[in-house]
Amino acid sequence: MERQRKKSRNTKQRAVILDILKKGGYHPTAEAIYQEARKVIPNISLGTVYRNLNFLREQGLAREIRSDSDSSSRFEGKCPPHAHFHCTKCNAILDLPFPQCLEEIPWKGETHISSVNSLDLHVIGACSHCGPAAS
Amino acid sequence: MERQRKKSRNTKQRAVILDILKKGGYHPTAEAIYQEARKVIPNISLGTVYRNLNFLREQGLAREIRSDSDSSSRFEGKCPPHAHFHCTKCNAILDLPFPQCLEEIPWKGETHISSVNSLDLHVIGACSHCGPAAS
DNA sequence: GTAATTGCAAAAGATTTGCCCCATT
DNA sequence: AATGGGGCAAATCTTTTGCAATTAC
Repeated sequence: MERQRKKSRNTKQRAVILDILKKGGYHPTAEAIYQEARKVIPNISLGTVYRNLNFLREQGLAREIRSDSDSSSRFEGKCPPHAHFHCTKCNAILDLPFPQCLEEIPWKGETHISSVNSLDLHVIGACSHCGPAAS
Repeated sequence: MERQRKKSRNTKQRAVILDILKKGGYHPTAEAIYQEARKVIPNISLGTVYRNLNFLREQGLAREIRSDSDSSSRFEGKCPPHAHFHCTKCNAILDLPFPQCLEEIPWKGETHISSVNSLDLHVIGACSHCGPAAS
């Protein structure tokens, strides 16, 4: 409710990055966003991409996703809650519906928890494209 | 089922690191493990800590935990499935029971998933020590 | 004795930051 | 004009790696 608390400007760079993030089902790394943005603003810098991603994250307009298998963060635009599937073979990340059963789980039973902001569910496995089993 | 597939030696370093990981409810970073290990083996090197953590992870004796909010990985010893609570204020990580409802969720409905290896559930919020709300 | 493992230090990869200039407001 | 934001490059942080020496087996 206090989004946009600090003065900000509508720069072309920020708009382009936000645009890229809005493409659904897409989970680009900062580097990928940089490459994509360069198609529109050829001399945009990687530092600007990172600064904007951080800014947008703080404003609640972007989300950072870290998987156990990937060394760099991935990002996605603001969107309704969902889980993420990670393919351990091709490293793809797919959106999954968020299981309703989690919506109501009473963490209240946990005396060490004061409040819950969000849930983060990652499903690790192999995607249908990479096929099953065999390490 | 093919754990311990390669020859390995029982070095003091490895034993100490494994010992540290065995302390339950503790989710140290590599650096923290390094500091802790130094109390026992003062000249152990950080590289060795990382090498052993990777080795133990491959053997299934350690697990790496990456949260969307923390820049460095945390580690824990082998233990039954559970979720993790992250306090956004003090950065603490606590173990939570794993919701049973997730055990049976049919991801089969998802045509893009071939097989599921594991689930990773992170609950983000404030711990009782840090108290509720107010950013 | 042999090869896995270590310590050390350099390297690599990802992200952040300082500085000065430019552009939005 | 004021100042937030950008470009560039250097700096920082985390993790990995090459190598010679060491040690478990």
